[in-house]
Amino acid sequence: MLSLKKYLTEGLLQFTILLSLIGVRVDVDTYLTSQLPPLREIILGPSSAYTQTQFHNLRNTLDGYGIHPKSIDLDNYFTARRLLSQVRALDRFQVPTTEVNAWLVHRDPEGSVSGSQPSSGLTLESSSGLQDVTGPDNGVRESETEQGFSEDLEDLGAVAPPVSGDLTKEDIDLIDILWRQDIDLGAGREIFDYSHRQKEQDVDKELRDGAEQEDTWPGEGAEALARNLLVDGETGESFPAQVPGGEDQTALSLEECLRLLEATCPFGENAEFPADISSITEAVPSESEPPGLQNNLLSPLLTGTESPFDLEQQWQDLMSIMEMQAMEVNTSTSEILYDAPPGDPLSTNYSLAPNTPINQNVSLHQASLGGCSQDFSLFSPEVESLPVAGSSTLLPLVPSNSTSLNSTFGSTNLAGLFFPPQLNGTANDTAGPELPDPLGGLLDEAMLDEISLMDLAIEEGFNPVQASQLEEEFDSDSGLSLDSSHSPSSLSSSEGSSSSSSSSSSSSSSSSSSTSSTASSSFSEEGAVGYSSDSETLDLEEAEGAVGYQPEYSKFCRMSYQDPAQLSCLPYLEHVGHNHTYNMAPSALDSADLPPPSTLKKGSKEKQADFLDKQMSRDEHRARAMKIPFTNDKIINLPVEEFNELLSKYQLSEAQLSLIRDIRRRGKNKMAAQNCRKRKLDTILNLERDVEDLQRDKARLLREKVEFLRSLRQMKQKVQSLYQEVFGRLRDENGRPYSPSQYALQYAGDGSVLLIPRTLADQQARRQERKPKDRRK
DNA sequence: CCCGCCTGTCATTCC
DNA sequence: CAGGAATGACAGGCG
Repeated sequence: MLSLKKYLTEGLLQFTILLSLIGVRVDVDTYLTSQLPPLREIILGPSSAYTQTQFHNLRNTLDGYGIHPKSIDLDNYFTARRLLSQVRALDRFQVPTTEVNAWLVHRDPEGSVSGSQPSSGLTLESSSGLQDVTGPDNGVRESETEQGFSEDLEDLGAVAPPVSGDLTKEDIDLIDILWRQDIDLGAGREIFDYSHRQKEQDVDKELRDGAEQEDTWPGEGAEALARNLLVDGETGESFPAQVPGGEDQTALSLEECLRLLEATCPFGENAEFPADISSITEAVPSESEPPGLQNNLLSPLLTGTESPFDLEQQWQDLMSIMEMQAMEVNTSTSEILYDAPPGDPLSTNYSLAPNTPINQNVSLHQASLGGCSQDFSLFSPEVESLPVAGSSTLLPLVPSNSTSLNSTFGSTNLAGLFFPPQLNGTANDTAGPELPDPLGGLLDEAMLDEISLMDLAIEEGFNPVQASQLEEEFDSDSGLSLDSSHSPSSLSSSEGSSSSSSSSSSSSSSSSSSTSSTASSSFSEEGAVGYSSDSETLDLEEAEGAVGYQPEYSKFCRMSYQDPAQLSCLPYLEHVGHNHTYNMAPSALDSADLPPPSTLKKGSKEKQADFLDKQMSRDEHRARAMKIPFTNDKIINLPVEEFNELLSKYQLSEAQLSLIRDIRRRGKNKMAAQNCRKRKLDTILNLERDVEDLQRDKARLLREKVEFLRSLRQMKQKVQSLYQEVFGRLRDENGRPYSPSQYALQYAGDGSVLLIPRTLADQQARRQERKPKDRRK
């Protein structure tokens, strides 16, 4: 049975996907969570308020858990299955499960690290890069795992608001009103007139019930809605594709810088270049020597960022969240980590002018130098008087592993990003602080902020060299901290939002499960029998599945699922020898006490009587034997007052009264037991779903993280290459290149690039070190 | 015949 | 306190 249920669940999801594919936005979540019965009615068919559909049937269909083996609506089910399998095939072959990772991080309006920053070309680039669409799925979201995709997207703001015009709230309300009117008019008071109406009502209900069963199958799947809306086939692994715009801008600015430098560069003397890149690498300052080029290079990035502590904390939170994911996504992770084209697109995009070959000897490692203040004046006397930056002089400026943004960003990871792991390691180990100056302001501050932020992540273990290590960490320490993902930083905020979305989704399901536990209160408030479809706390599945015994129905409709008379109208139920009354028509049994309507088959009265006898419950028989003058349905479902009133109307013996009370007690208890079991099942299923959701979230977060880190690495490579290009093209008055160990480029706020001695840049970095902190806090 | 599942019922607790 | 909901436990029927 469970497998069948699962099938239907998937089918519903797929159906929803199909709807979204054809442009029908079915924002079921919105409406269902807002507990609007009418919509449920529309989507799922008449509710139990109308026809006392046995909730077991509902559970099988509306719940989306699957189809009940006893369900009579197999036709629909299999048809749906076939169609849905086709849809699924479409999904697999034509719409490879793709996912848009929209990093709102960078657009966070709340002044988070990068979101508030004005977007420069590079910034745009970075954000677009982060938005790249993961290619073919790694199977992480197979089958039901697609769930939550739309949520993710919506959380990321990538999905249009659920205002799409299929059914507006007003529409729903209107429908609701009409629906209620219908109830009032059609199923109203006359129902009380049992003696005259009950049979007809029963038949009517039966018909409606049947109709309902046909209509109700598409219950679940709200979460899967609009899942494909954001799949952007064009962006694909679009990092390169989206990069160009920013690249162009950057390139332009670089050329401008070059021109400016060539025209004005006052520093010509002492220009020395390492013979080859290896030598340069050796000269790269180690991580323990923060003042190194990386720091300087990236310092501008850091000026606008939040305190490193915050960032690190945020990243650690994120990491902790994702670590658990590693197990699941290990393979994909490693793929992403290592397959990522190490800045290929970037390098191409950053190609220099044809006539200006890149000086291979100039590496960013060498370019490290003191922090670059944007307002630093190239021509300040200080600069000219400054001695060539020495490693020793620079070292004290930025302590390794210091919390300063400069150090965190530059020292640790620049090299790691810009160079292959191996090279990186050597560079860090051997590089001296005297190495070159930073790009300073070549990058937009906002972007740099982002980079610095991301750098932390890399530091956390996403250096390619450490990737495997990281994965191990994932395995060992899992996440636990979905909550921690709600950190203030832009990055974390995006994570937080997504996780919150997922948590919201899961929380919705959780709430549904909690609903079960809390159902008693709501139910008691209604004075009814659990799982009313109107229960506000019920979610879609729950509401549908739980509909069981709605008070109104019980009180007004008098439809007892025990009425055997209905069985004659339900030939398909005759084979159900087991007294599984959930599938029986409403008010099945008690009608035996009433004169059968003339419209019913009179020819086979005897047969029918036998049949009914068989179908009658023990209490029915007892009541009959005791000549109880009213139906068990009445006995059970009448409100206490009416029930007492009814009893008072008849002269009943003690035995009769006792039996009646027993019948009432048992009847109520039976319904309670059914509700209880249903609730139990729902709880289990909801928990199951929650687990799946959480697993999905975990996998998604890990994927996002990997993507993010890849983007970061690419951007850092870009920065590196740009710096190299610019610096390598610089020549002093003698036509000799400048020594990266003695000079560094600095990006001024006005967009100009300055070539300054390392020592000076160092001092600048020192000054800048504090500024940002103060500013940001 | 056994087993598992479903259902009804009882006893009990809680609201 | 009564009425009733909730729930665990048990029994019987059925496939």
